[in-house]
Amino acid sequence: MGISERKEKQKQEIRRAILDASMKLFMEQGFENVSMRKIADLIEYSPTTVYLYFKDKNEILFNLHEMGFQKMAEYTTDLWTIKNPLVRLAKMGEYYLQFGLENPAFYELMFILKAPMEALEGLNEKCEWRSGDQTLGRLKDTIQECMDKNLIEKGDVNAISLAIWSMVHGMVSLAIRDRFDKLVPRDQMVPMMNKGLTWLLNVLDASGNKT
Amino acid sequence: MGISERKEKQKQEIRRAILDASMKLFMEQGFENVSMRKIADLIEYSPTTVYLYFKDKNEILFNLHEMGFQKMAEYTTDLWTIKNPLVRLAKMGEYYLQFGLENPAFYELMFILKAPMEALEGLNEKCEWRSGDQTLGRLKDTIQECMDKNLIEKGDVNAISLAIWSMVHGMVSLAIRDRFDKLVPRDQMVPMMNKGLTWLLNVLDASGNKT
DNA sequence: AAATATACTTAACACCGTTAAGTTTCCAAA
DNA sequence: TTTGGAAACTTAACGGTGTTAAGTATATTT
Repeated sequence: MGISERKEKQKQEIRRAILDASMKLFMEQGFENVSMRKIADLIEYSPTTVYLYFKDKNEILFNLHEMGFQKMAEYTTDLWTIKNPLVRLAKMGEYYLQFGLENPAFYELMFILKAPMEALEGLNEKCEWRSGDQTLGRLKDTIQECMDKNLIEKGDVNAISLAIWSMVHGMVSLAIRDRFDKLVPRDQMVPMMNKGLTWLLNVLDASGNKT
Repeated sequence: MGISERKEKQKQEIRRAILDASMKLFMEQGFENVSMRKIADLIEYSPTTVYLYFKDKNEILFNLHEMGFQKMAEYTTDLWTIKNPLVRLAKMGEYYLQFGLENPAFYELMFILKAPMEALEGLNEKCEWRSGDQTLGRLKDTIQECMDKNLIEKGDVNAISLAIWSMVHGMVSLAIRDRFDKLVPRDQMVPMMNKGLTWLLNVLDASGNKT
């Protein structure tokens, strides 16, 4: 069955080409610039051909969204070398902010746009959001570790993780959706966000050595 | 000059009619359903007529966004009868979450969509976001009052306000953009958000009577 | 060689925001 | 009262969007 194997491989190649083209358009001018017709133009097929490889545009955006998580992982590789979970927690927040502000287009796909989540509905039967689950999981684990080592006060790990994630997400999303522009001077924005983050970690710190 | 006065009045009436129609479409199926053509259909004018009363669609969305802030104000009228600023702060958060979850379409206009902010660029020369400024201002004042009365630890009011706002905004926006659906059981979502909020206020509380 | 399955395209549907040019309506001055 | 011009409004179009039904080649199997 070498022939059907080769065919399968070719199919995957075109899938790849579609995603590459989408990514190129996406990186150049953000996701608003990703249209089925432009993708088709770039790979030199007709627009309808794209639909033979992907159900709809949402499915393509979902794949880009996944690549966003890969890119985020690049930011956090050295995180697991940090032994002190409270220090790690601080670094996690810092990296999250950094990734979001440096890759606003990816960030929107991952945490703001509805489209990728809509693709999820039809994609997996189980309908689980693996990327999100993993990311939140790592935060939970770190917070749990902080509690186990009495570095922060004990409490509902799920609720606290959600709250902390919400805070950094809130900062990034308000920033990239232009809600801070008119309220905070441009050059003070990032420092102020970091200040807010360290403030939270400070009130959290149960060790007593607050600065 | 009674005649030109009447003309001006009529002009305002059509402006009003356009906004009413937009609002109707918006309330029925969210902002995705608000299109220049549908607005025109509803007021029984041609699509281009709308452009004689509003520069573009962003300007209409900006006006709806302002109405959103009015609606939010309805949620918070009894806030200023609360004397204890820490209690008021808690209620503020609670109301914010409630408003956001009960009026997702408005919330998106106010704090997520870029369009209204783009209208702002061309609208005011000073380019200030009054609604946002006021809202954040009230939060700042309450936090300042908490600090003045030694209810919470002193710190940078601006950074702390931004952080707290970011947290509740993060919660609402993650929720209405379907990022919690796959991570938290639907019926536990709101309780968990409130739990996160009270947790924050608890670690903040400097009075020692933590529950 | 004929039938069938695969890959791909053409043409269209139903939308969208926006603009240029043309038409009608109305008011004021001659 | 007629006429000129401004104001109000419309038609038609441009260039885009996601998506689907139907048609055409190409390649594979019978």
